[in-house]
Amino acid sequence: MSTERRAPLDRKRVADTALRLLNEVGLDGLSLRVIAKELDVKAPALYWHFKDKQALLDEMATEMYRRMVAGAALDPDDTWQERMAKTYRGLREALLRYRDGAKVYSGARFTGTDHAREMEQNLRLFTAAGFSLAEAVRANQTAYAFTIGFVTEEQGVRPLPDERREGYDVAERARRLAEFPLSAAVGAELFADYDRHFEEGLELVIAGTEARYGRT
Amino acid sequence: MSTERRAPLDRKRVADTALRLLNEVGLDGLSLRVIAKELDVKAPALYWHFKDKQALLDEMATEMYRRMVAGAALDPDDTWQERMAKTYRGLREALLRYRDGAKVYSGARFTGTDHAREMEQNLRLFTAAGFSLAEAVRANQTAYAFTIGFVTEEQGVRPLPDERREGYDVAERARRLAEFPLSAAVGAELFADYDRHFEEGLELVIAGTEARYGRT
DNA sequence: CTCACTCCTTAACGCTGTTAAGTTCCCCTG
DNA sequence: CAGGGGAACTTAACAGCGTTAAGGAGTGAG
Repeated sequence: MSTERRAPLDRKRVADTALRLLNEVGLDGLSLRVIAKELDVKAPALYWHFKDKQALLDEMATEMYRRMVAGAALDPDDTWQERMAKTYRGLREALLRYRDGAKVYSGARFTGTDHAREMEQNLRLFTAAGFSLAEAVRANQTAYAFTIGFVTEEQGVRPLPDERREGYDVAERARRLAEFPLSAAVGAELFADYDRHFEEGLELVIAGTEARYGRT
Repeated sequence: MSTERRAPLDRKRVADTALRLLNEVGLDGLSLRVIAKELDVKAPALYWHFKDKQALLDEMATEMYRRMVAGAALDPDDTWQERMAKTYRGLREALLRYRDGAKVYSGARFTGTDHAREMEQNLRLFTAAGFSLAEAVRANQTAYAFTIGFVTEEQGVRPLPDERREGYDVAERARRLAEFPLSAAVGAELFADYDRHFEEGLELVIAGTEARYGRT
């Protein structure tokens, strides 16, 4: 009989453990009981630290964000194009680190205001480059929505970078769409090489921002 | 005692009813028992028509798509820019018709191949305008991801066009972010006037497509 | 010594998607 | 006209879910 008493939990440890489990069991499998068991605790104990499950998911999303910014310091000499590419490339990578990362992230709200630090620096860089505040927001909101939408789709097909969900056989798809030759032909273009396709989409947004707002 | 026998269900009637209920109870509230009750049937009866709940959600998404294309006939004389704007504007409107529409739609796969008809026509228009097939896919995939991401965010704040979820008070947000003046100032720009902001984002994507792929 | 507070457990509630087994009704065949 | 058979459902049940209420153990302060 061990008399060791487990150190009390805190929000961070719960969120860390939940994020680790997320990759094993996915969002559907991530129940409070599973998380609690991993923490050697019963499920209702989590309610001491979070008012409900969504609050825990919010903390998980916030932690994802923290890890994202910790992994990539901002270069103040970036052009706005470089900054934009790095920001949303980094966001995609952050989301891809976790199974159902995009769903968790996009369904959550940040706890605290830490995230505003990065936002502030980005807005400063954009306004310094000649953008109005509204333009800066518009361009970034567009790139953000693109990224979230892209990774949501991507993780629907490929839950983790080295896995692939069944039911997306390109050859079988082409057979089903035989009467629509162009649609059949684009299967490979739609369901493979996500890295390159994300980059190209992001370039479209950046190029559009240059074109519409006339900043180079 | 009425001897009237209810006409047997079919997939379409179930999906129609489920879509109607979706607006009342939201995705979280949309249980098989609620749907079954509305159809004057017990929950397990639905398993005669769908192998599981996801199959029903797939049918709902497919029906959303059918209603979208039924509501807007394609003009073969569209420029590619017009077609793109109409397509994704229409997609957004289709998603906004249902509470959690973006979540339902983006989490589902179409049943059947009807959707390929529209895709085929779009690809034809784009290739006729000088795009390679890969370019056409890239531009549309980008606009699609943007739309899905945008509406997902939008419906997080505004479940239906005439409602607004609590916790998004712009003034209170500005107070919390007082130490980040630019971030505080963009609240209105982020959480209001979604129609205009969507249009501007879509324009960025279209302008980017023009710029990168050199088709006007 | 005791009160108060933190942190957790035990027990339970109503709900969920889903399965298995049984029932009712209608149509087709002999 | 009997009866087989399948279509379309019901009833009952199961394991699991998020969540709440009540209570108990441990710790530090007065």
